[in-house]
Amino acid sequence: MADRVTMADVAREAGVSVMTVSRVMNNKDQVRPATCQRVLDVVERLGYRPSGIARGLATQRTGTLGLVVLDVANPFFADVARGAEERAYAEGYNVFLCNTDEDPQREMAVLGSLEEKRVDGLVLCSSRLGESELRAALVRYPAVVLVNRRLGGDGAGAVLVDDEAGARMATRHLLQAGHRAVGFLAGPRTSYSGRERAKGYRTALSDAGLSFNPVWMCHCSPVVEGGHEAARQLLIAHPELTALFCYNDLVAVGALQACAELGRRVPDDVAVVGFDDILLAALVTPPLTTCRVPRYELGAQAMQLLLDRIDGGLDKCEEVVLRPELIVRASAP
Amino acid sequence: MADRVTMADVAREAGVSVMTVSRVMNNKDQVRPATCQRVLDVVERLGYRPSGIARGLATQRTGTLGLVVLDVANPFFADVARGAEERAYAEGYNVFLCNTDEDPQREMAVLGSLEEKRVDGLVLCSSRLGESELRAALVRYPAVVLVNRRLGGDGAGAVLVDDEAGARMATRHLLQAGHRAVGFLAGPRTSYSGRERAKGYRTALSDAGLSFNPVWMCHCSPVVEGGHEAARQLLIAHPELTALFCYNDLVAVGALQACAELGRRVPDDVAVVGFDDILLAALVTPPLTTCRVPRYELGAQAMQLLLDRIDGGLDKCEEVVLRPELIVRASAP
DNA sequence: CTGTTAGCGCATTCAG
DNA sequence: CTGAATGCGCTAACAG
Repeated sequence: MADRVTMADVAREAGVSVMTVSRVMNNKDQVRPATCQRVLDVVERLGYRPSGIARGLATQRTGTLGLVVLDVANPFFADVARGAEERAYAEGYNVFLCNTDEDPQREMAVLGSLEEKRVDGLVLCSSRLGESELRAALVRYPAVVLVNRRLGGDGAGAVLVDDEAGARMATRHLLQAGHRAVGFLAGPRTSYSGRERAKGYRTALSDAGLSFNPVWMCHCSPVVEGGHEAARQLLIAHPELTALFCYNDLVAVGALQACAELGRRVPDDVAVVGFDDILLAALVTPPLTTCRVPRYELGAQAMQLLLDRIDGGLDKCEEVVLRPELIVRASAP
Repeated sequence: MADRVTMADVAREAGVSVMTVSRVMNNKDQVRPATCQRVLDVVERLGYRPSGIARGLATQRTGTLGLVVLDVANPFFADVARGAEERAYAEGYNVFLCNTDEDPQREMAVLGSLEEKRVDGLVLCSSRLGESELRAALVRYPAVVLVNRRLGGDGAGAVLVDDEAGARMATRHLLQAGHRAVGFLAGPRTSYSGRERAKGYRTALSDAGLSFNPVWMCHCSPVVEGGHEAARQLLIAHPELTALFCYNDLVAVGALQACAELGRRVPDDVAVVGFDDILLAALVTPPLTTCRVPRYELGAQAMQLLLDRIDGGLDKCEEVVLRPELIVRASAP
C-alpha cells in the first residue's frame, strides 16, 4: 500500500488551500462550482479518501458506534445485530461488534475498548453487569441504548420486549390446555429477561389459582445443550411434569431432544413452549409453539433510538416496549 | 457526559510531563516505579482513558479491523463472524462488522467507509465484486484476507473451504446410492463458492460416466425461501429427479418444504443433500445429509492470517484451505 | 468565495 | 529516567 494521499496533496495539486478541499469534501456550499469541480477531479485522480481518524480528532465525533451482544453466533443476537447495523449503515455510521459471552469481566473489557475508540454511542444488549457497575460504565459514553434491560432513572434509553407478558401468555396457553404441572427452564440466572419471564410464569400460575413450585424451575445455559441437560434432569426428577415452558427456542429444542431420549412424546406426554420464534422453531419436529419476538425490529429500533439521542438530545424517547406474540404450533397445541 | 480527561490533565495532576504519562500508558519500562505508580493513581482517580483516535493519528495504526459479510443474520456468517471476532478480541483489536446483502454497490460503499476509518486490515467474505474491481479495492488496505474467494497473484491472503471437493463428495454420495437424476440448486450466480460447487457436482457426474444436464440445475437465493421456490420449480418441471444437491443447508430446508408440498417423500422419493451443517441441519425432519464446513474455524483462521500479515509481513502464508466433511443423515442415507 | 491561524490528544524524535 | 518541541490530517474560527 503506497503512502496515503492527504488533503495537502490534493490542495497543492489543485492549486487551492486545504480549507477549500475540506469544504468540498464536506459539501459546504460556499465554494465556486468551478473550483469545486477542479478539486473533485484531483480527488478522483489521486484517489484521495479523507481520514476519519483525523476528522474524528478535530470534530470529536467519529461516525462510529458500538454494539455489544452476548454472542453473534446465537441467532437471536445475529438478527438483532442485523437490524441495528442496517439502521446505522443507512445513517453513515460504522459499528463495532463485540461479544461478551455473558462474562461480566469481558463486558467491562469491551466497554473499555469502545470508550477508547471514542464511539459516538452504544447499543448494549442483555448486559450482565450489576446496576451500579452498569450505571458507572454508561456515563462514559455520549449516548447509550440498552436492549433487554431496564435501568431506572438516568440517561440510558431502552428497547425491551414485554417478557413478562409473553411468558404469562405462553404459560397461560399451557394451563388452558389443561396442564397443571408446568416446568420452567429458566435460562441464565443473570438474565434480566429471564427474571421477567419468571415473573410472567408465576403470574400465570397464580392467575389460574396454582402455586409456584420452585423445584419445577431450573436455570440453564441459553443454548440447545443447556436446555437438553436441564430438561433431562427436570423430567427425571419430576416425572409428574406434563409441560415445559422454556427460556428460548434453543432451550426448547434441547428439551425436545431430552423428551425424545426419555421416551416422552411431544406434545402428548409433554408439551413444550419456546420463546423468540427463531427460524429453527418452525422447522423442528414437532414445530415449536413459541412467543415471537421481533428481533430485527429490536435491533433497528434500538439503533434508531440511539441515533435520535445522539443528535436529538437525551430527552427524546426513553423507552420502547415491543409486544411478543404467541405462535401456536404442534409442540403445544 | 462530562468533558474528557486528557493526558495533559493527568500530567498536571501528577506533576510530570505528558511524555511520562504516555510512557506509563504504553508500558514503556523506562519510568521509575514510584513515578509510574503516582501516574497510575491519578489515572485511576481521574478516570482517564487514552484516546484511540489521537493515538491512531499519531501512530498510523488504529487497532481496528474490518469484517465484511453478506449478512450476519445468515447462520453461516454469524459463525464466521464469531470466530473472527474472537481472535481479534484476543489480540486487542476491535472489529467493524459490515453487511453487503450480496450487493456489489453496497460492498464498494462499505469498503470505502472502512478505508476512511483507517482499519489496520480487512477480512472480506464472499466478495461479489469483479476481479479487477476487487483488486483495485484491496490495494487500499494495509492487509487483506479473503474468505470463500480466491484472487490470483497479488497480496491478499485467502481462507477457503474446498468447495469443489465437498460438492463432489456430496454428489458422489447420491450417485452411489443409485440416483441417476440428481438436480442441483446452485445458489447465487455471483457466488464463487457456488461456481466451485458446480464444478464438483459436474466432476462427480462425469466420474460416474453421466453427462451434465443443465436443465437440472437452478440458481437461487441462498436462503430457505430461495431453495423452496427453486426446488418447487425444478421438481415440477423435471419430475424425473430423484435427488437434489443444494448450495447450502438453508436452501436444502427450502427443498424439504417443497418436497412436502408436492407430496414427494424424503428420502424415498427425493433425496436431499445440503452444505455447511449449520445447527438447523441436524434438527429438521428428516435430518439433513450435508457437507460440514468449519465456520468458526474459517473466521478464526482468516483473522489469524490477517493478524500475521499485519505485523509479520505479507509473505507469511498466502492461502489456507479447509476440508469439508460429509455428514450422512436421513435425508440421503 | 477563499486563505490563515490554531488546536484536537497523543507519540516520536531528540535533549537533558 | 524525564522533558520540550514537533507533527499526525483535519476542521473551527476568523480574516480577507
